Amino acid sequence: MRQESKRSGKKSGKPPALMPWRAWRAFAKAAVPVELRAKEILFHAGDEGDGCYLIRSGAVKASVVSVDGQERLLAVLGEGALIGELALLDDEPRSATVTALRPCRLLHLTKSAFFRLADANPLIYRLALRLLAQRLRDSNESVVAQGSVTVQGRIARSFTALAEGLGQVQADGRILLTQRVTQSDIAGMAGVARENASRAINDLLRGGVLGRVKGFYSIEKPEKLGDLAEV
Amino acid sequence: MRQESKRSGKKSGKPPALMPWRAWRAFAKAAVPVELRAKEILFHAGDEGDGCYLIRSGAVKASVVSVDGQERLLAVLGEGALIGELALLDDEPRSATVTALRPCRLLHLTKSAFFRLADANPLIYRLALRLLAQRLRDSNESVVAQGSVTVQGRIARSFTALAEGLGQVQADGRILLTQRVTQSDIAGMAGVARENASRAINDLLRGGVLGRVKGFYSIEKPEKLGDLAEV
DNA sequence: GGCAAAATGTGATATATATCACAGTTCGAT
DNA sequence: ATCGAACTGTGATATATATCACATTTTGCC
Repeated sequence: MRQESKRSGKKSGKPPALMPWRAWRAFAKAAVPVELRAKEILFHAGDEGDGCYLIRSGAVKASVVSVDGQERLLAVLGEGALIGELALLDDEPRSATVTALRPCRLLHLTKSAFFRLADANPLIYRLALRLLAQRLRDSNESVVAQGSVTVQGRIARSFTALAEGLGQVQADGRILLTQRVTQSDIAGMAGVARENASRAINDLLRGGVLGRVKGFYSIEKPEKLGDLAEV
Repeated sequence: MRQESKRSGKKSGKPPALMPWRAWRAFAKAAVPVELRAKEILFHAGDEGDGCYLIRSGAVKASVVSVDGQERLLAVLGEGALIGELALLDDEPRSATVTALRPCRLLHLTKSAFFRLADANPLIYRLALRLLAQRLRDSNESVVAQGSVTVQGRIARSFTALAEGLGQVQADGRILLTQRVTQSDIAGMAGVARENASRAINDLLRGGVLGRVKGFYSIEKPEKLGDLAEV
């Protein structure tokens, strides 16, 4: 339940990054459209789930709540992202709750449809393996970051994750987040108290690393942000 | 670079859990044996890597060091575990350093051998996807745990991870770790200071959740330990 | 356009954990 | 079997972050 590719950013076309055109066409054909209103829940953690979803438009968040009631955001995902793909591959229940942040159009691919597709075209297996491998790498890095990086760094890391899910690269190289995100969301991603997220974000704004345009965050200095997030 | 299956524990046979006999035989045939002396390094993080390794005997640790020089242990793995499988699937460099904790016998499967195998028998693809999916679930859980659980809980979680890599279930239900592990290692897994790991471990020993036999840790109350590690 | 509800900023504490400083213990190599 | 090195236990402090308690601003909605 994470970003679907490093350094994507482009938001226009139909096929998600990493997916070649032919595979995409097969996918689109086998999948069925689903619509979501803002704040609607696609599925809950613990539900049994069949298949995965591809976001055609809109944005969602994936979250879990811990025993003490804290909401922890795993990711915020936009167009082109794939969600719920773990349930494709094993029979465990959904590991996170997915909620629409604004109206969404999705494509739903059932498990059986996926395997029909993949068996017919083993390239699909390779793509899927690659995708999972990438996510696993990101996830491992997150684990390390979590333990060895300060609040400021974890906030920075959250912004880079947001950028991968929602970012739109501007002509001048800045990255604009195409969805409103609250401090609580960011705090939930970084695993810090909302108040401290507020302080850290303001430091970044003051330092010119982040900016705001019309209530949306923008990343003014992506490399600087990356350095801060470095493990 | 993590445990290869929930609730395994059995250590005798040859095929790693989840891998059916036929697949295993093909694997063994295509792979080449490698030996490692204690403390020898199999590969470093950042190396370019070809293929994966299966542990036939011995134990290894997978670790990364963060920018500030802290060593972070991702896992300690024993017989039957698969390591380095991420490099099978993409062309990124090794994400962790793997070091032998004692003399090891491994099997090495190159990338090309893997794909030859898998293309001939798509079942292998499904197995690999399942394995990765499981690791991704574990990893996601780790991320959440890291942020929302106290030192004691993270230590407990480290012991359950150790048990999956090294545990041997006794007749009476206790789990014995088949490898000496230092407090520094455990602290490195939990991402806490060694001194505090010491205190937490002693609390667990005093509480009877853990025990020691001849310098090896044993898990006396696996369910209790699980509760403490719960997110 | 106005108003309740949500989100934000910021100081003053409280607390968990890291860090420092050692002394005691165990281990492994000669 | 001995001795040095690595590992361990435990207090005393330092520090980062959470928590509490608000005033202030923004947002979304009837």
